Formats: sequence, C-alpha cells, structure tokens
Amino acid sequence: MLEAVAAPPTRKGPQTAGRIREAALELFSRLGFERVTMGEIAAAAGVSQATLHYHFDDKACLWRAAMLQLGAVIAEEERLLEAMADAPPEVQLRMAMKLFLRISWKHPALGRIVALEGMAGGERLAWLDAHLTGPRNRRLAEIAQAAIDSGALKPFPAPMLVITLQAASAGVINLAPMMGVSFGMDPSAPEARQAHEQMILDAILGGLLTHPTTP
Amino acid sequence: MLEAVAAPPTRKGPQTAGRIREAALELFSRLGFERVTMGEIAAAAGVSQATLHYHFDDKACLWRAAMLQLGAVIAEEERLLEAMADAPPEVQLRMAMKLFLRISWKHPALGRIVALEGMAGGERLAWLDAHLTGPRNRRLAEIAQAAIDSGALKPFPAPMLVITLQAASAGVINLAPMMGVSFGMDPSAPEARQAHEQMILDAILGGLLTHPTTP
DNA sequence: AGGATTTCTGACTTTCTAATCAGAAACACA
DNA sequence: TGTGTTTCTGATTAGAAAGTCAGAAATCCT
Repeated sequence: MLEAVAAPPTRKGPQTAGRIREAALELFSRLGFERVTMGEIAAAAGVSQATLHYHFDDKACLWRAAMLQLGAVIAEEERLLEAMADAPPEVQLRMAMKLFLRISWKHPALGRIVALEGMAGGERLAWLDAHLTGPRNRRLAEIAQAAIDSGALKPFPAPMLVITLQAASAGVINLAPMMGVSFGMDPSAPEARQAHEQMILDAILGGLLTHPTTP
Repeated sequence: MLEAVAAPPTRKGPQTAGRIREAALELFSRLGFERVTMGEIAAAAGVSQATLHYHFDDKACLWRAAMLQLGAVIAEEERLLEAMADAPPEVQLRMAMKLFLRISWKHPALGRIVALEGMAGGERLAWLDAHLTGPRNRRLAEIAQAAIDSGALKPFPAPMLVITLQAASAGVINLAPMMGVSFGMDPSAPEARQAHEQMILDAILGGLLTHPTTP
C-alpha cells in the first residue's frame, strides 16, 4: 500500500500509517527533510523502521504523504474563504489573515514547511506549490488585487503583499524557539497570542489599508 | 590552523579559507546545515574535500566560521545604529529597518540562517544568539520599548514587534524561490525592491506607529 | 480451530558522508 | 639551488542512513 491518503479504517494498517504521517509531519516541519531520519520518525511513531517502508515506498513518498495531512487544513481555510466570496475584498483579506493566524497556531507545521522549502527551492517546493500552497497563494493575491483595484488597499504588488502578510504572521510562530532563546518569551502563551493577532490584523494589515477601519 | 577568522594575508592559506567560508555561507544559509555536504562546499570553493578539513576542524567548525562572516555585516549595522543613539526611538527604529532591508538584500544569508535555525532550535541557535543575533535583537527590542514608552509606537510586546518586523522584511527576500514558483515574480528586481522598501517602512512600520509621519 | 491475509520486525545490503592520513605540490627563504 | 614550511590532495576508513527481504506476529474470515 503506497501513500494511500484515505482508506477504510476497518483494518489496522491505516491507523498506523496515520500515526506515522503525524510523527513525520511534526519532525519534517520542524527540522526539514534531510535533518530527519527514518529512524527518528519510526521511534516517534512507535514502530520499527521497516514499517515505514511497508506503508510508504521511500522517504520522499512519506514526506508527501505527511504534507497532504496539511491539505485538509488548507481545504478548511479555503472553504471558509469561499463562503464569503461576496464580501468586499478587504474584508475577505482580513478574514483570510485571521484564519491564517488561527490555523497557524493550531498547525504550526504549515508555516514552517513553507519557510523551509520556500527558501530552498527545488522539487519539493514545486510539489508544494502544485498541491498545497500555490492555489491558495494565487487566490489570496487575487483578493489583494481586487482590494487594490477598489482603492481599499495601498497599491503594492499583490504577490508581495500576500507573502509579506504571511511571513509577518508566521514569523513569531515559526521563530518561537528563537524568541525563547533571545527573550525568554513564549509567544504561544494566550495573552501573547491575543496581542499577536491584534498586531497583525489591526496594526500591520491596517497599515496596508488606505482607510483602516480599526483604530 | 583551526577557524582563524583574521590572519595576515601574506600567505596563501587565508585566501583559500575565505573562499571556503563564502561558499559554505551561501550553501548553509540556503539549505541548512545537514542538507549541505562537505563535498558540495569543496566543489563550490574549487578545492578538494580534504582541504576543508585542513582549514577547519570539522563541519560544525566550518559552519561557525561561515557564520562569523556575517559578524562583520551585523557589526556594520550596529555601528550605524549607535551613531544615531540620540535620535528619537521611532526614528532609530525606522533607520534600523531601513538598514536591515538594505543589508538583507545584499546578504540574504543572514535572514535565511535566522529562519532556518530559529525554527529548529538547538545548539546552533544558541550559538547564533550568543554570537550574532541575540545582542542585536535585544538592542532593537530596547529601542522598540523606548518608542512604546514615548507613545510613538503602539504598545505591543517589544520582542514580538522586533521579530515580526524582521520576519515581514525578510519574508519576500527569503522566499524569493517561492515567489518565482507561485507567481513568476522575481522580488530582487530593482522596481520590486523599491516597492518592498516602501511597503515595509511606510505601510507596515507606519501601521505600528501611533502617528505615522509618512502618508 | 485453522488457513489466509494483513501488518510488522530484525537482520542485512548498499550508498552516502564526515573525517583521517601519508605524502605530493607550491612556496618562502637562505 | 636546496631546505624547510605551508598548503593541498588522493586514497582510505569508519559510521550513519536509506532501503530490502525473509519470515514472525497479529488479525480476519469461515
């Protein structure tokens, strides 16, 4: 059985495969592809190393399967966005950022993977773009462009706006280890998270709008 | 000779060691520590693999030596900042961001390294914090705090402000490969860079100020 | 229960990588 | 020129990691 994403749970195999994917996602997203060994993933999932190769052909295949776990997350994001396709684009954009923040805190792997592979380039980035991040990025850019055209958003290149907003949002989340080391601060504490959301949505997104609505 | 950072240039060795450090910095910063092999660095520097071990004890040692190349960059940043220690903190902060942008475009390795190791944690992050990024981060946080205390900056946690500003600035630079793949856009083109600077300094930093000075 | 199927594992092979070392080549200097 | 020093390299070693495979263990079905 090779990288079956969804399978009937009557048998026991898919459950194990799921545990493996979860462990792999956590490790891959924190450390990147080659910093993680199959042995570590096996240990984290509580199975032997050979079991990994029973469920997934090779390491790259396991990586892709782990990434597809994130597909559901992104799909949820997309669905909520589509539900408000009729709202003014700047409202959609604000909601998209709010969703992105919420989801990034819940699934920090997403932003970390984008940061890791988005810097390195290569075939894994191409795969991510085709299967996960590309469509969402381009949809967000369209919304941003619409907001620019309607005069609500300052006229910066839409791709740049989208990437910068995501980078600004994910920065504190991704770099939590560094914030701990440099400042002794844990940004995932509830009060920090609230300040973070306010900072991103009101101050930073606000600064990009022509007429910020929130004080 | 083990990780001599500065040496009399009369002999030929230090020159080779410098080439090795440059090649190592480029590769390490783009791909991270373990994604890079000594063979690749040797090939990029045009020497044999054994030469790397003649100049540097081991891979970790070479990594640190490569990172210290960035020390000069950061020192320059610091120096220019100290020259305006008497200016109002929000002016210092704006200048710091302008410097950071300029330096990040010139030496993209800095932001990439921070992103890579700042996510992963571990001893390399601790080393970076102690030798390169920690002092600068804490100084910037002090400036931000002063700007908050003077009422010029909105009162978000200073460490969060500093990290977010840097993440927002470096996002487009670090993720240039992803912008190429997702949007077919090269953010390092001159006009894109100018838009980027304006976006960061005026819109984003502006949104964090209580009374933005630039329209 | 008993056979068939799925799931899993220990032991092994192959490949890749960091690190070592003896000695060659380049160089400085008398 | 000859000698000693610095710099560099090819060949090799040791170890780690991915991937393979025969067969054990668990599970399912009748």
